[in-house]
Amino acid sequence: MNNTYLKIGQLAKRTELAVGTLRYYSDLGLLQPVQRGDNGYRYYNIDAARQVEFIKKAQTLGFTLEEIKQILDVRDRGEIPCSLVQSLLDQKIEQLQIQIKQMTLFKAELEEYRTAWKNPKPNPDPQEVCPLISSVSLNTSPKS
Amino acid sequence: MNNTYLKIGQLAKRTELAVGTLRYYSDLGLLQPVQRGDNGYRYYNIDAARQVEFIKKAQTLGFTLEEIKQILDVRDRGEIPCSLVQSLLDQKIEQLQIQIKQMTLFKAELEEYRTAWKNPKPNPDPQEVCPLISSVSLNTSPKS
DNA sequence: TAGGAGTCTATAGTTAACTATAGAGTCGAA
DNA sequence: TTCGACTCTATAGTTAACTATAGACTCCTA
Repeated sequence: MNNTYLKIGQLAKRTELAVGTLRYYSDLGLLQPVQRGDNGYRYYNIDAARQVEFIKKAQTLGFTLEEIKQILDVRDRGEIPCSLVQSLLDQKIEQLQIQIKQMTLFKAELEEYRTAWKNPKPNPDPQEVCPLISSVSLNTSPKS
Repeated sequence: MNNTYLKIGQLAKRTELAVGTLRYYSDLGLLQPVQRGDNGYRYYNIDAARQVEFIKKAQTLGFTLEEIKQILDVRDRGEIPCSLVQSLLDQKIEQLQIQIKQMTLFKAELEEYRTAWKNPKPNPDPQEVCPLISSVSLNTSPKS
């Protein structure tokens, strides 16, 4: 192959990603090699480095690889993905909003326990593993 | 076995956990069956239901199974685990604090992009996948 | 032409807390 | 005694985004 194409290791150096990561992206369809040589090698053109930067930036915005693939697929169908990107961004912001609220509530709850536990009550049942935890009521769920 | 012991299915009903989950906890050492019968069955005494409640409550507080095991191990060494629990709780609160702060910052950043993208600039390079994302600068990391 | 570096595929491991499955053995009541 | 329900172990699958490994092939330069 002539020097207008990059082998995966060269692309890795340019993009500062591991070779394995680039292969992974290629397998996911996020990054198509221009062609495979007779030896099976992936050859990328220089624009691939741009696309990798795009992927990195989208990750920076909190997009998953799955979402990035959606965006690229829209592009590959000849459409302009900006409005998709905007609506994904709106969703991200909303999700963050909700998560922040929940974490804040949960933190307040833990702080209540901490305060209550600062002045320990006489242990009502010495059989308990830890009377502090035993005093907790269920279903305040940190998982949500 | 006599009726003072619970088979795993009975314990599952009492605690409203799946049998598989109880087996999983037992394998992790969070929950020791009193004994194994000749048939290999796990037999638990009634206190096991209590211990399961303890595990649930600790999970409610955001403790991992690993941390819960620490607490139980301290207990099994004859120590009173309350101060361990308190320091773990302090750590949880601090972690939440940090996470909330980071998520808040990140959300603000996304909102800036949203605002900026409301008034799109003329596309400087029509080759771009999406000029919005291309305008993003790297290393603002949502992962941390 | 030898050998180190690069590349390939396919597979498994990482994290946490489970769930699901297969295949085998056991229990208990009618 | 039969048979449905229960239990056992061991293994794989779930999620996301990779990393690591083995074993084989290829490239390039001294």
